[in-house]
Amino acid sequence: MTPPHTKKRWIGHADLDAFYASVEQRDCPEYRDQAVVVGALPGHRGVVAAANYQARAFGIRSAMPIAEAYRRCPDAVYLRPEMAKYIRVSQEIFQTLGTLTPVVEPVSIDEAYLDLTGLERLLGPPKDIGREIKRRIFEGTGLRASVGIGPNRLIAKLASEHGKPDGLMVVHPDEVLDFLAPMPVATLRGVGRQTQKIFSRLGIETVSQLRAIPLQYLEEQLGKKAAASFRDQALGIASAEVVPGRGRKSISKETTFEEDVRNQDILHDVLRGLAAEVAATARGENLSGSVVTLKIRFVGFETHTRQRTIPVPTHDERVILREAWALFLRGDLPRKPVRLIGVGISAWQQAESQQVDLFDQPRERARDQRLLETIDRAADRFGKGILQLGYKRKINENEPR
DNA sequence: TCTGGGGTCCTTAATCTA
DNA sequence: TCTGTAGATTAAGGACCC
Repeated sequence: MTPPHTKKRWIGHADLDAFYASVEQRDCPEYRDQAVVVGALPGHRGVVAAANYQARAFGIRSAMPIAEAYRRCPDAVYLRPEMAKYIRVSQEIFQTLGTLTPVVEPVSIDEAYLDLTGLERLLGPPKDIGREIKRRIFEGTGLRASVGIGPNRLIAKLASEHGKPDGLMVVHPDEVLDFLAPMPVATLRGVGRQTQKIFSRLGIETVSQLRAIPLQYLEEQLGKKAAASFRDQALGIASAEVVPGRGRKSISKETTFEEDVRNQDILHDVLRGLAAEVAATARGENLSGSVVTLKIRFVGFETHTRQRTIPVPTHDERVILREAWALFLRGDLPRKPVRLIGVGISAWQQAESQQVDLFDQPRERARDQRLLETIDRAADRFGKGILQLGYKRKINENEPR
């Protein structure tokens, strides 16, 4: 798989260091020299969302149960996240990045890809561009970011991780293979606990060892898609496309109870609140979804989802609640105390303007025209029945996903 | 250890449809 | 009209990411 373009690109990846914890530290100078843990409060259900580097010195990591974090460092400052504040700061950062290049793709609240191709004429070599990114973020928000720059997204991302915290690393195209070779396979995208287990079983620890494994063998162990992805990554092959403003695909809200709940009135009330929040977000973004998903986690962490496609897309909390509750009552879920309940919507109604755009493009229109002509010709030869089938398939291919 | 919340993408199986 | 079939769609679960 070679990228479709041959033009040399410079892709940047900017990543804020211990984002939530850094924002809190910035806003409360008295935390300056302390371990800061943002997440659940000790004594409650929950995990660490972010820990600053002082806290990490005690072995505290993201996603660690808060009880474990407390055991490791009872003296740390424990704070609940203030999402609204972090979103504000995040928007400031993306705005700042937008002053460097219009091609900024936010990937989460605290990181973004940037297409830096062509900026060399204005700002100098990639290293200087990286310094400029860091400087602007710091001057704008008082926060430190790690920046990685490379010929594609994968290398940029790994380079920014490599330098953390407050790092800056540029990997030139001819350095890519050597940069990747000694890395643990776990640093590749998509390698979590399960995949790591498989790699361990196969005796693969580093990227260079992964490169030596025949593709067919990898496919047998991991499936075709994953094998191809890891093979490509091991060779430093990845997309260099930076797509500003990728739309979201779903909106959901969920909550974990402090104690497991059996009472259906309580579950229904909580679900109503969650449905209202989902609906409000959807209305705020002018989205209507035609799939409603209910998520339930029972005692013992047993998790189920149930979904239903509704005929008319909605952002109405009454409809979302009604559908979610119907899924709950459907009778195919265990009757056990509930630990978590959540609801979401997805599968947006096709926006009219988008559909027009698609068929307005000359190539699409020409293809559509050819399709119709083919159908007409075939209609003469075979009659109508087969044709509807063929037409439908073709149209499906043309539809955006 | 005892596991949040909000997402994306992938795989697999069941079901629908022509 | 019946039957088998391929491909599309839907549903559920799991892995992963931040």
